[in-house]
Amino acid sequence: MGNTPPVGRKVTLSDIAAGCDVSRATVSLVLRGSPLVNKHTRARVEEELRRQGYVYNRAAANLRRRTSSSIALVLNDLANPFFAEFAAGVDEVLGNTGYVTLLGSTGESTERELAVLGSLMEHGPAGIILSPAEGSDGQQVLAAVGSQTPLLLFNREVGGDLAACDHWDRLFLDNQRGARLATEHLIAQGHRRIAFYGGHLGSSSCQQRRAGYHEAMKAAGLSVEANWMIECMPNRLDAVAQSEHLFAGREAPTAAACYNDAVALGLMLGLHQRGLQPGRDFALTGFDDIAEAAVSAPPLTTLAVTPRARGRQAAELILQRLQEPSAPPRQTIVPVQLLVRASSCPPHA
Amino acid sequence: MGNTPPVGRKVTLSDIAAGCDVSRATVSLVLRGSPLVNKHTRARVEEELRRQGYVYNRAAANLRRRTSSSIALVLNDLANPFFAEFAAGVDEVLGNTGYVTLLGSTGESTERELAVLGSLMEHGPAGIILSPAEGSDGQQVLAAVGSQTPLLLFNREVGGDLAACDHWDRLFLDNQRGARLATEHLIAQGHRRIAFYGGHLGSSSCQQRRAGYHEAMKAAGLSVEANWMIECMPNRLDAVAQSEHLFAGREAPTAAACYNDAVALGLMLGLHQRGLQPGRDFALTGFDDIAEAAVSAPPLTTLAVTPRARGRQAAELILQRLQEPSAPPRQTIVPVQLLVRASSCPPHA
DNA sequence: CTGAAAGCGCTTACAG
DNA sequence: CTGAAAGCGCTTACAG
Repeated sequence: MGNTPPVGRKVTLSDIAAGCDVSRATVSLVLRGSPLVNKHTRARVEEELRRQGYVYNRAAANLRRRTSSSIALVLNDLANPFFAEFAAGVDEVLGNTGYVTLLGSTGESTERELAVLGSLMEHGPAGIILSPAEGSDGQQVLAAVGSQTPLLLFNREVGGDLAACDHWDRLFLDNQRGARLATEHLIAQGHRRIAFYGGHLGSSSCQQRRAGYHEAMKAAGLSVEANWMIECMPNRLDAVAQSEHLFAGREAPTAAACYNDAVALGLMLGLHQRGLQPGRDFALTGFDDIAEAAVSAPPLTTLAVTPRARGRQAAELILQRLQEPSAPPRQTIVPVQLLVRASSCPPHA
Repeated sequence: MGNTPPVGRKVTLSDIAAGCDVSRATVSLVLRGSPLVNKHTRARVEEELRRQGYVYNRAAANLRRRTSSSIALVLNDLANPFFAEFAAGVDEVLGNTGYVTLLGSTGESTERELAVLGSLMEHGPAGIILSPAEGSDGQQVLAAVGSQTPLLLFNREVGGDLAACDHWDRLFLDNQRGARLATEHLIAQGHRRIAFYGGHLGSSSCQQRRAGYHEAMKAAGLSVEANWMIECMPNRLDAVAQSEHLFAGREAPTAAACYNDAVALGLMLGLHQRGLQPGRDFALTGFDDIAEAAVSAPPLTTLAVTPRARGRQAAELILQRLQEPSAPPRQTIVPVQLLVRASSCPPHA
């Protein structure tokens, strides 16, 4: 009585059992809140748990019970505020549910993605939330994660043979509708020569946004010049670098629907460098509504996607899947909302 | 031969051993790359591992070996780009070293911080990287994490009795020097009435930055008015809201050293709302060099802290600590670098 | 070079 | 209501 186990070793169930003369089974029942155990015994055990500073070893319990208490969250770009907010939302819900988030960041590299998934799988996550890297292949991802662990695909589709991964749940933004809304808005402002700027054709979200753009242009009877469709990396830096191409042809556009906010902000810089003032000489829209969209000069018209709420939603979807492993796969398309700000001005006189 | 274990059950060492008629011990040796095992046997085992799609159960191995392969990363605000970049840096290094990152986000709540730490501890991380919530208490954190698990304190000091936690490693920015550099720069531009704007006195980093500011002001023989020292939440929104207080006194400042970039960007908005043009009518500096600092209008003079590199450094520090558990605690102060941009203009004529 | 046995810290039927 | 025993998937001395 009163003695603690040697320092440097963690306190285990056995230490507690020995400390208050009950069996390990009884301590385990107390820990798991079983009603089977006598009030008085429970009190003694709980006191001893406190006294020795017991820390539950969840890994051991998971091993015995063949359960898991972790969810893997694999993101193509954690440094992007959109995904950072998303991760915060995921972690918020998981934390409240007793799950721990295993984080993996792939830096938009498909090689690293496979390595990260392989490494995380060894920790036996109950489920996986994956925002795939650009060019990620469904077959390879499937090979890395196996078919036992539920996976929720977020934000973009993977490439390759989708039949093999049609059991995955999906959570996507309504990219096409978003880009259509933005383009329609530019058209309503009076623009006729409208570019679609940025993103990579390799990514499904870029294809969808371009489709929305084309839809709006077609519906308005507007034609699209080849040099109005510019690809660039979905970040600010490359957006600045490529912006000259917008003005390479005869018919320079007066507005651009941009792939995302980062690209739009980069384009603003590029416009400045050409002596054009965005929001006066040239109209543009973004996508994402990242924090800086509201405070750029001019403020950026964009599409709100509320990434934190998406994160919460993703966590809830994967938790639901754990409840009903055999329910049919669910594909959720999240509507996005157009926020009109000063950057989408009417054409300059 | 050729039969796979029933679907739905994971493949284990025993399945592999049975599949190629060796003992589990031998398979284990193959997995761990032991030179003891015969070339031919190794080849057979490796083929069988592939064939059955074996996935190593690291949790079980950790249990047996009494080791851990995870590091807990607990952040006060993951949605903040500074911490998101930091997390990406941490994960980059840990991923390359075979560790997995257990993510925890506290949303600047000390209550949640303790809950998150308690929950993560049950997963037995080898070490903890903690960027504490504002007002976090050292004793309570210590009680939550115990004294067995190495902890690296990042970004800010905890409160309370520090003697109890002087065995923790620390990685801090040189806040005082950074704020001094910014203030000296404003003075060199010709400003005399310089405010220190934003942050909470509860946070050690705010105190340090204020100290650097006072140091520069004192060295230049400049006095400081009470209404030049404004507290606000370290985000854009509250920075806008509080900005009127800067101009409440008789002696309005002509410049402000801001607590961080978010606050500086918020102040810019507040200035605009008063009809003042930042970078012409009022000079300001930030702290952090977040992505938007370079693209705000005007671009923001700030202090580069390279959060991603800090993340990598934090991961390396904690890994070193795991190598040498009994080395004396290390406190690392990271120098910061002043980036001069257009927002820190000379006083308006 | 390979195998039998014990054990990491837990949980869960099964007796009593 | 409580305890003895087996077992989750691995590793590690120890024999042979």
